[in-house]
Amino acid sequence: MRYSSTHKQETREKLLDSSRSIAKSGGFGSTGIDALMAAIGLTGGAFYSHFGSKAELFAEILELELANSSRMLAGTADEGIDKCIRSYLSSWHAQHPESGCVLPALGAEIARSNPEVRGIVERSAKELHSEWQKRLGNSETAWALLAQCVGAILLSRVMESEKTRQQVLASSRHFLGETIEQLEALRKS
Amino acid sequence: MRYSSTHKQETREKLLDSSRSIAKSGGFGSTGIDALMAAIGLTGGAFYSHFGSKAELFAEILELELANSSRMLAGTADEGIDKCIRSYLSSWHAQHPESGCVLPALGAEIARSNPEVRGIVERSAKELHSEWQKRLGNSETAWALLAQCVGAILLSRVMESEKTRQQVLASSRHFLGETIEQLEALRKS
DNA sequence: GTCTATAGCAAGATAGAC
DNA sequence: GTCTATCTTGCTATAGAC
Repeated sequence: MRYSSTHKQETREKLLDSSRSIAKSGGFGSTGIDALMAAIGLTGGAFYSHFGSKAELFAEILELELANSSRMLAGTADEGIDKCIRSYLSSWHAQHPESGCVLPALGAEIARSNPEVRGIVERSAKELHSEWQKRLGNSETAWALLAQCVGAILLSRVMESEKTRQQVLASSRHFLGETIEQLEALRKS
Repeated sequence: MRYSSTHKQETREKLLDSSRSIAKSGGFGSTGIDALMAAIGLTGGAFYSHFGSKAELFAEILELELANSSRMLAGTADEGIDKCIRSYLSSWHAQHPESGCVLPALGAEIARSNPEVRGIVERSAKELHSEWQKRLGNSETAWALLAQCVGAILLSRVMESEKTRQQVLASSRHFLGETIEQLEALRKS
């Protein structure tokens, strides 16, 4: 063979990395395999040396994405949830779906996908939830905060004017900031 | 002509009504014109007697949908926001995207659409926001609650197990219920 | 207004040359 | 492993008969 032993793995990783961004910014279903391969300098025919089908790629993308979103929202042990939320609800995040959380970008496509794909997503979402539950001391608040984060980014992105987009994000930031403050005050008392 | 004077308008309304549901449950971009027309017993060719393009249909669907979502969330003057939120965050709503709010279902497609479409959506969203602002006495809380409603339905729908879906919805219901209670207590004091 | 037929293009996937 | 070529299917949109 004319390719190095690590070539296949490298190509596969480049493809995954590139496809994740493209899918989040343009939608997965509406982006063709030719376009995904062209983005890494290859042609469509080579795709099937790496994945059995487009759906298989979707599942692998979601596995990576959810791990990434979890890291983004769970943050590190020493930084507070409030800081994670502020960075999640940033206007940079709203303006850059290609490098942001997969849920506002592809949530509806995931919802319409098969049970296997939703299983992957549910597993990761529950891990993130349990991390937040530990830190917030409350399971319901953890789900509610997650929902609000996802909803705020999505709601912000449907707006046309930059001003309204900012309002939506700032509102959720402030609202959640106060909520977390109250919770912390409650835990200390 | 062989058709009654009201026929065109009736067909157009049937098409809009049918297409709204199909788009919300299967996605707008991923549903072909033939399928939309077949759903009302016609063939694809007849579509262009009613709309100039598929994008035009999308814009009209959103106009109707947002008015509907607003009605759903704003409720009537005499019923409280808490009641609207409880019905929005019902498991029935999560399980029936075809007759539910357009934002969790098509939000990402709207975000990727043209400025005209997003303008339509923004206008309606702001109307709904101003209604909630009046009732809650707080602009930021109004946006935050809207974001959480949209996010909770979307987050619930990506889950595979019915149990987790219910947890997400119930969590937001309880969380928002308490938030509204606190706000009302605050306004009375 | 709706039909069939079709143009013109892009999709997912496969086959065989290199 | 990647290429080009191709099969089949689906798409948006148009043309012309009824």
